[in-house]
Amino acid sequence: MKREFRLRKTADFQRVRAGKQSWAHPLLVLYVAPSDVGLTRAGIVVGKRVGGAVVRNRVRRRIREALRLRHADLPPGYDLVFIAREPSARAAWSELRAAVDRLLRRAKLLKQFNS
RNA sequence: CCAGGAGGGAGGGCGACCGCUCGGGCGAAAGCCUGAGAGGAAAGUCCGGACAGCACAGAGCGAGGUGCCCGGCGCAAGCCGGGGUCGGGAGACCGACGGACAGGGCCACAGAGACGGAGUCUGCGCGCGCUGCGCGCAGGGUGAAACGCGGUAACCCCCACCUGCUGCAACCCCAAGCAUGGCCGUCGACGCUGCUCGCCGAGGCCAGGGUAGGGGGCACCUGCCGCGAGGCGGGAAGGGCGCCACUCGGUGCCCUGAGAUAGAUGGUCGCCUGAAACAGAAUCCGGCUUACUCCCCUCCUGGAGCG
RNA sequence: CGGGGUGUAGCGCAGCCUGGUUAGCGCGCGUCGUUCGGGACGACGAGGUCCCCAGUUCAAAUCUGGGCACCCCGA
Repeated sequence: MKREFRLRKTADFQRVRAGKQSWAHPLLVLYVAPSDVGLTRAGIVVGKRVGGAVVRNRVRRRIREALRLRHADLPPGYDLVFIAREPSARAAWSELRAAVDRLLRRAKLLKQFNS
């Protein structure tokens, strides 16, 4: 996922999380807010409770990869913030990918897919 | 062969598909091609240095750190070599180290008594003004320790050596310009009013924090080949292992350099035998400590077997 | 990344600097009393790896070193 599709600034994260549009899953939480930039931008938050630096990096990279596989199917103009919960450290790749898909569908950003 | 001790090495490889950051080439652009891309501990942040800002005549005090002896490197911590004492082990080997006649403080409970002045019980001996007292010797009991000028400096302290304070979120620069301040041949209102002037508001110009934004700090120099990134060499710097000198040092070989900024170095598989553990750079370098895997090498100790 | 702090009973804290006495206080908990019953009150009582591992010392919650967890501050 290239830099222009990422959320970069603290103000962006605060705006999306203040929008109160959120969906929860045992592994992840998704916040969504419309943006005036005509792109789908995303940020990933992995707190210290999830684990050490190696674990946090792995979780973030897996979420980013799962999101990258769906990026082309998402309608532009929205900012997303994914927050990893503690069990995501022990989740397998397939579970994490399913969680991302499920949250995107529930947020009505992704239509039914037969993946 | 088994058990153990010391030191050192290694910390996955190959392939497929899809990706990320930085650099380079081509291109008007989208993009395409191409080079490089985490560790031995990157960790904990326990120390030191470089670097930066501030402070600073010199000296002293305070505060902090280190501590057997000799030698080497280093400002110092620390590391290396040799030696010593004590403790552990059958051994190889491992662990701990200044000073208690410079001074002060503390030593609960038990005990007569915890250290300067006293003094318990029993026995023996001697003396006397003899139901006892005094002196001397030995022993018992309490306690970690009992008169032995005890123990405690990981209590203050003494001795020797060292140290300014704060830290890359340091610090420097840039554009925008808010708070605020200054100036004005401008306009309006008010005060005395004839002007000057004072004052308030608007306007213009200038300066301009802090925060937020961007950049630097931030990764050495150079010859050849290549369009270039880069590759192969050379040099400097730092580190490791040697050799010669042992006062400055000289010299040979080897290793190292990625540069993100909501933060790249990956995701999913297949094979290698069944690839496993601890774990992710954030200014850089060195030391210490802690975490940990499948193995490999060298030397040594003890035991068993065979010749 | 850098700097600083805190871990003691179910909860909130004291004790640590200056080592020793029984590890204490409030709330909570249990039993009994009081009341027709409850609350309040009174009496008695239970409950502690003093975060963990080493070391110094006769003796460690306290001193020293090393870990672990949590919290705060700095552009």
